[in-house]
Amino acid sequence: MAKDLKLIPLTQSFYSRSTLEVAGNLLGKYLVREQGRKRWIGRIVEVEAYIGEDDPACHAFHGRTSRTAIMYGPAGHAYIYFTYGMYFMLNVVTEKEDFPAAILIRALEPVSGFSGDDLHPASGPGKLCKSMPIDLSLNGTSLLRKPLWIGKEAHDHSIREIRWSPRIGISAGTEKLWRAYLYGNSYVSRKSNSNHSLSPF
DNA sequence: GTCCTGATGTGCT
DNA sequence: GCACATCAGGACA
Repeated sequence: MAKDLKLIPLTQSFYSRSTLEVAGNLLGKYLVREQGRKRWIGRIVEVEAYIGEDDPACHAFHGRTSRTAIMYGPAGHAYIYFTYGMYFMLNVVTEKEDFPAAILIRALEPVSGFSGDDLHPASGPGKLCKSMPIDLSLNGTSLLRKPLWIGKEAHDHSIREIRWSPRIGISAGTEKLWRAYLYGNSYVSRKSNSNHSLSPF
């Protein structure tokens, strides 16, 4: 599983494109967390897009606040927030500066560094941040370098088995197919429901 | 398998 | 005051 992974960090230009494009392209990439001598690596298998002040599920729906300011900043940075009294959520800022958008990293296929009995330690955005670990101390940091970054394999192969479905755990904006996941991958947070598609449109 | 609940803190609508 | 981009555990069937 953890063969000879030679990972190359994604560049800022990767993140500053349209959010749905970045979301699809993040599948199959690797999230790397480094803390002292420890290092966790997980393959991204599920993401969700939150796009702009017109998206009722996006935190920026009500405009810029101190919490959402990072989403208005430059692409390639981490937007992390705390919810339900106990979980952190990791997002990747996308698009141009001043346009608020981000991608929630929802699930990873463990590659290395994970310990414990849980066979699916990062199958969900809350579990992911608990296992790596990721908290508010990383909010606003760059994802282009350690201690938290995303890389691709030197010989990156395109991912074919992408499906799009409604986002999970929201009450408004459920008509949009802005959740992307690797079809058939057992580390996705839930089984696919009937409403999924080959395209987000 | 399904549905429902409790745990818990923060930002704001 | 209340909603919330969650999760694990329980009660069913």
